[in-house]
Amino acid sequence: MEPDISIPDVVIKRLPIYARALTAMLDAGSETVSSKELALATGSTAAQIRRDLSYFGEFGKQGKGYNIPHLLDAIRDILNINERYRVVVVGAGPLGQAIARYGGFSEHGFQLSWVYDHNPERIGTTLNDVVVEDVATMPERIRAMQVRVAIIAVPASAAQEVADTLVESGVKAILNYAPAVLRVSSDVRVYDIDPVSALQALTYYLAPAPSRLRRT
Amino acid sequence: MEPDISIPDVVIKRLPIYARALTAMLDAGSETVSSKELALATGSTAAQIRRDLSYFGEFGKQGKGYNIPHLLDAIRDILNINERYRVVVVGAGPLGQAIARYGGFSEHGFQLSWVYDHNPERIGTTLNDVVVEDVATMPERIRAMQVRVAIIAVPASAAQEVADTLVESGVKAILNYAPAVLRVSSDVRVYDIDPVSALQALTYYLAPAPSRLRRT
DNA sequence: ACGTGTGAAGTCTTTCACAGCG
DNA sequence: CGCTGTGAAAGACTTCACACGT
Repeated sequence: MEPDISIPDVVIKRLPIYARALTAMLDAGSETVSSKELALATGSTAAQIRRDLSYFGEFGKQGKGYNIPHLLDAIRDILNINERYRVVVVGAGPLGQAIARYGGFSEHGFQLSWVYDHNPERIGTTLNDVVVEDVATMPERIRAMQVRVAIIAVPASAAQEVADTLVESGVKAILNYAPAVLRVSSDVRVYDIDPVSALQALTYYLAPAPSRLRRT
Repeated sequence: MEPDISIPDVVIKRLPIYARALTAMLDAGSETVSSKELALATGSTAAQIRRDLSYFGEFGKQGKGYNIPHLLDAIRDILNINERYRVVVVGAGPLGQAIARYGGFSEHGFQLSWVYDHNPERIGTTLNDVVVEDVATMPERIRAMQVRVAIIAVPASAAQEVADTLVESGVKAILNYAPAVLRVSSDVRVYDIDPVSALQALTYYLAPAPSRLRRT
C-alpha cells in the first residue's frame, strides 16, 4: 500500500467556492458542467479544477463533464457540510452582534446557538433569539453539547485567552475575527478574518507599479 | 539592467501581520527585534521573515536584529498605509451597517466616508455620522473625490453589478464581503472575505483523518 | 470530437545553511 | 558570538499536454 498523501490547504479553501458555483448552477437547472465552465464561474482554471477534484476521486465523464448534483454532493461530503454544526460565538460587542444577527450562517448549516460575553451589561441581552450568556459557563456547555466550531469576536487583547478556553473545552475549528495571532495545539484549526489586514494588503497595490518592484 | 521581479502576493498578505506585531512591540517599549522573535509573534518562521523583508531592502543589523520603529515605518511605507484613504461602503443592510459602525477601520487610516444603498427605506438613515446615500449618486462622488478603495456588502446577486460600477468610477481596490466571484479588469484588486466559505473549509478538518487522505 | 484525469514540466514559495558583518 | 541576507536545495502548487474513455 502506497503512503497516502494529504491534501493541500489551498485546495480545501477552493472547494467552498466550487460548491457555491455548483449550487447556483443547480438552481439554474443545469445538468452538467465542464471544468472549463466551472473555472469561468469560480475564477479558476480548467486544469486546476480537474487537479483539485482528482485529489478526491474521479467525478467526471470524458466528453461530457461533471454531473452537477453528483459533484456538488461529493464536494459537500468532502467538506463535511452535509452535517449541521452548533457554533458558539464569543464576544457580544458590535462585531459579535453583527455575526449573531447575520442570517447567512444558519442557512449553510452553521447554527449559532450560543453567544458568550464577559461584560455583565451584555449578559442576558438577546440577539436573534439567542441569549448572551456569561463566558464562565461556556466550557461546560461546549463540552456537554460537544461543540466543535467557534467564532472569536473579542478584542485582540482577550483573544488568546478565549482561544485557550475554547481549545481546552474541545473546540477544533476557530474562525478568528480578532486581529491577533492565536497559538493553538496542532489538532485545532484557525482561520483568520481581519478586514483591516485585508485592506492594508490591498493598498499596497495602489502605488504606481515602479515602487512595487524589487531592488536589483 | 536586470529585469525587476514582482513580489509574491502571499508576501504582501503577511506584511500587515508583521506591522501589527511590531506596533504591539513598539507600544510595549521594545527597541529591537530579531527575525526569530518576530516569527514567534506572527506565527511565521525566522527564515520566512528574513526572506520576506529582503524583497524590499535590508532593514536589519547583523548580531542585533531589526530596529522596531524603523522596520515598522518601512513596512507601513511599503504597504502605503501611512496615507489616509477614503472608502465607500456599498450596501447598508445588516452587514454594511456593522462594517460602517465598526470603529477599527478609521483608526487604521481607512475613513468610511460614504455608505450607499439602493433601497429607499435605507437612504437617508445615518450610520456613525455617515448618511446612507442613493447608489445612483455614487459614481459621481467616487470620481469627484478620487476614491480608490471600496467595500462591497450587498447580496451576491447584486455584487457584480456594483463591482462594475465601482471599477468604472475609478476604484482600484475592493474588499468583497459578497459570496460571489467578481470579474474585474486586471488593474483592480479584489480581496474576498466570506465567513461561510471559511467555516466550510474549517469543517473539512473536523473529519477523522483517514477520510482526508487521497485514494491510492 | 469532446473533455477528463494525470504524468511531466514548469513555476512559485519555503526552508536550509552559511558567509559575513557588527 | 548572534543574527542578517541570500545562494542553493527542497518542497509545494500550477500548468501543460496528451492518452484514453464516451
